[in-house]
Amino acid sequence: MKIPAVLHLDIDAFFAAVEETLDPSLRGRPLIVGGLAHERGVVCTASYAARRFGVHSGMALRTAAKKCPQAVFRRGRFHLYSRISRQFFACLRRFSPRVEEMSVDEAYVDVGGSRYLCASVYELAARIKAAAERETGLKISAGLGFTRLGAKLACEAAKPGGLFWLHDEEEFIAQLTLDKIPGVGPQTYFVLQGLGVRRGRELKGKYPAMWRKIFAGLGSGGMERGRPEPASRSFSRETTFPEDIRDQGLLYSHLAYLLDRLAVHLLGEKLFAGRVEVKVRFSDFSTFCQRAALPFPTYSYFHLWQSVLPLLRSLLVKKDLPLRLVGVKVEDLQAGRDILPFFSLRDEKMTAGIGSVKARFGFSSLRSARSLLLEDLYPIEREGMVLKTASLTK
DNA sequence: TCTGGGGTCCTAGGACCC
DNA sequence: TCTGGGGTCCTAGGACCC
Repeated sequence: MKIPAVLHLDIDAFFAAVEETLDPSLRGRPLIVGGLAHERGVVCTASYAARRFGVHSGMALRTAAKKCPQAVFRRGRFHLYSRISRQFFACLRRFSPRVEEMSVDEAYVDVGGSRYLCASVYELAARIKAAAERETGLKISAGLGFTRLGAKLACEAAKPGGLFWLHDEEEFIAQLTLDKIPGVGPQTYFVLQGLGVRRGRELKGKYPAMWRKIFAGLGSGGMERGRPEPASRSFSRETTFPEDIRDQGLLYSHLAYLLDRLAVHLLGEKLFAGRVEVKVRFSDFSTFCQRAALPFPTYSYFHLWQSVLPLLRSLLVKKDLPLRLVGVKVEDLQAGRDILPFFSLRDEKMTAGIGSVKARFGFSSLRSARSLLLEDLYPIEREGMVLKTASLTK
């Protein structure tokens, strides 16, 4: 008999559930985490009580407030969630050495190798789920399958809070409408509908090659042995302004702030960036990015800033509209470099020094002059750092 | 009704080289 | 004057996920 080998677990309405455990008066009430009702932003997580009003994640906060005026709105407390998330994964790793973290609240566990811990794999899955629920204090849904896709779909079917074993994956997927398949988004679904294909069965019959392509990644086999931990490929920081801005000083200082955060993160991860990208979104929601390879891989705030400036300038002339968002991303991350250009050492040492001060006294203890809106005092192409003695002396 | 922030992966076209 | 084909690198943009 074929034995299911993949378990998918997903914490139910994670952020909202954490807020409920910390404030029991919220239990059973419609709760929306992501921002306040009047703010510019979207719903991160809606409690099941809020979902009954048609609120779902990704919905604009103001829309959610209209649909469910009695809802409680909370901004997220993400450091808290990530602490519980770490407990969740630590618990899973006690049962299997092969755990794949898919997001803060979602994981695949290879239970094939651990099945002798229990009389049956189903029993083992139930034990893992119960342990994770006990240790996090949260409700968890779980799905058992022969493949990741099967396990994921089983978990979907188990929500909220259940455990489901999908015995016949092929048949289940054949009757499913394709928008329920992970990886088939609105665009693809729209195109498929145009081709007269709505369910798995029709796709398999009419376009077997496309069917195979969709399942190439998710559907094939269980969890491979020796799959390397995926390394980070990029880091980004971006901000949507509360109101669209035209003020260039504000824009440049905010970009400096975002870049400052990225440089600290790179330093903490001991990675060099090979490429940098700037992103802007205008008030009409049109979005543009511009990226460029760096002259040499670096984590230096100063070097990154030199490369970022011309990118931002060429983006700003795309449209004569106020800006809604600015963001910056570093890519092509690498752990080391073949050749260390000697002229880069000084700025990198400075970034590292600044980083250690920030690590000890907090991110805001040292800020780039530009990010403090003091750009009048400094030449535009050159950055200075300002010591905020008030934060250092406490 | 207005649309976050953090990611991954893929494709297409142009530049450049042989 | 007309000019192939293949490979690689780079950038822009988009689909998708949580």
